Amino acid sequence: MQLFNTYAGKLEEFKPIDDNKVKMYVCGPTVYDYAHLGHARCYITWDVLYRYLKFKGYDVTYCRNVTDVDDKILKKAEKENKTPEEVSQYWYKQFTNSMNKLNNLRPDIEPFATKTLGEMISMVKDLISKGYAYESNGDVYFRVKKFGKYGSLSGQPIDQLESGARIAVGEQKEDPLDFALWKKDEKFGYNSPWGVGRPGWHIECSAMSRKYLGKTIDIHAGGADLIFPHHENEIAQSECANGCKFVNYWLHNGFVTINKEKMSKSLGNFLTIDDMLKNYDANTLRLFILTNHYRMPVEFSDEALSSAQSGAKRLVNAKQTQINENLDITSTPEYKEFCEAMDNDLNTSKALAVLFDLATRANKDEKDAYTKLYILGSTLGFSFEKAGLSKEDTQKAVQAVSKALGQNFSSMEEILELRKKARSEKNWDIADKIRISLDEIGIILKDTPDGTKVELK
RNA sequence: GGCGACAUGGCCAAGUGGUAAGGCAGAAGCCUGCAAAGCUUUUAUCCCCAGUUCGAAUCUGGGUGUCGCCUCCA
Repeated sequence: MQLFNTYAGKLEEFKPIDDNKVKMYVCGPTVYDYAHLGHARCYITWDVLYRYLKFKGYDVTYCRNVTDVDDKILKKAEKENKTPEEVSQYWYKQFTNSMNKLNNLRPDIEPFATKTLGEMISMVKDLISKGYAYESNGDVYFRVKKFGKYGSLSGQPIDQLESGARIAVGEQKEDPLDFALWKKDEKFGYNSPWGVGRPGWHIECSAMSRKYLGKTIDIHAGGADLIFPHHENEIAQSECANGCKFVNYWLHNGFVTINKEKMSKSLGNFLTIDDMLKNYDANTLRLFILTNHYRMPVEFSDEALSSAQSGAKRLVNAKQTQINENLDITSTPEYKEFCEAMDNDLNTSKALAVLFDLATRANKDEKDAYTKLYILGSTLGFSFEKAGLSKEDTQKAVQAVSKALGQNFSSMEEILELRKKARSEKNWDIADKIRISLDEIGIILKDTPDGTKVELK
């Protein structure tokens, strides 16, 4: 499999360190607010990588951290008169809900920064003793110039960085490029050899990655905005502390844009995942994201989303047949085609073409087409579960029809029975009234050769 | 100023030297009491200019345009 390694700046053949084991780390969220469509894109992308690696038979350990100590969390806590723990716990829960709704698999490990403080402190101590870091009035900074490879990931010449760097007032750094490993914070801090304080953002990932996956890992992924400085700094810290290579493959996803501008919290132009899911389902969002290559920018628009919605329906509503448990997917031509696409730096767009073709063939009753679609589609994280009507929907539907026909029905079955009778007697008036009244409340009625079905629109 | 990415039909999008996947939308037909779904058919020469080549959307150079990173950010 070929993956685009940001560090090398080119496609490389993926080879795990250890046989068929893959250790992958994804930079997780800072939990203080709603996750937005940009986060959705990131975590869906890496969810697909995770699923695909497992599908190919790798034994994957997927670690995604939770940053629960951060300026923004503290600010929010102060503003809302809550403890930082309350804030981060609340938003972590929201985040998890959103991920579940998106049908993202849960990572194998989800470490919290505040639970990994010991590892961070020992790493910082280690960096100080090796001369890569220094304490300054309760803060600890990393000596960027001591790490010769600094700037290799982002391709930034170090002198250029310096000329662009800003020196904050009152900072106690030896060099403007140096970044914080530990920050003095007497109000919300934790005990450390340098007094009460809290960890810098970058050290969190270095420490968590090492604690849960080891000193050298296969894959480290995240949004492209993390390349500099976050990932650059992680490399500096980890390689100096561990004395060995940190990550073999650096993978980065592109942004979601809106009105041609990056969607982000600081610009305030974001749409939350939860809001999106009110109008579009998870399969739609996933298709929207996967039709684009993961490194390209994706422009959000309602037109694109509703186009994805039609497409998602086509995939997921393909004619269902019994899943053939005995089918060996790996020996099919579709598997080959699908993997060829995915092996080429996750060409999901091309992989989707295989799925659409299978959907058409399933609709034409081709043997095993649905089974193949189901297996390959699930590998991309699509859900083929038929939702069906909820209790409330059914109740609403029964009421609506009762009102329209002026008689009391007790169940949906009763209504469908009546309609069947009406149709057989060519009583189109009653048949149509039932469908129209359902249509008005967002329920669609389909007459198929196998009988009449009701679904949400 | 430094570093990088992108420009393909009405919209989205794949494509890494041999004569343009797929999705959506549109049109026509089939099916259908109507509807929905489904099935069939159908719509491009790839931002501009120059070059390399038997041959380029694909390589090189030069334009033009758009975006991102260089500060918290997926």
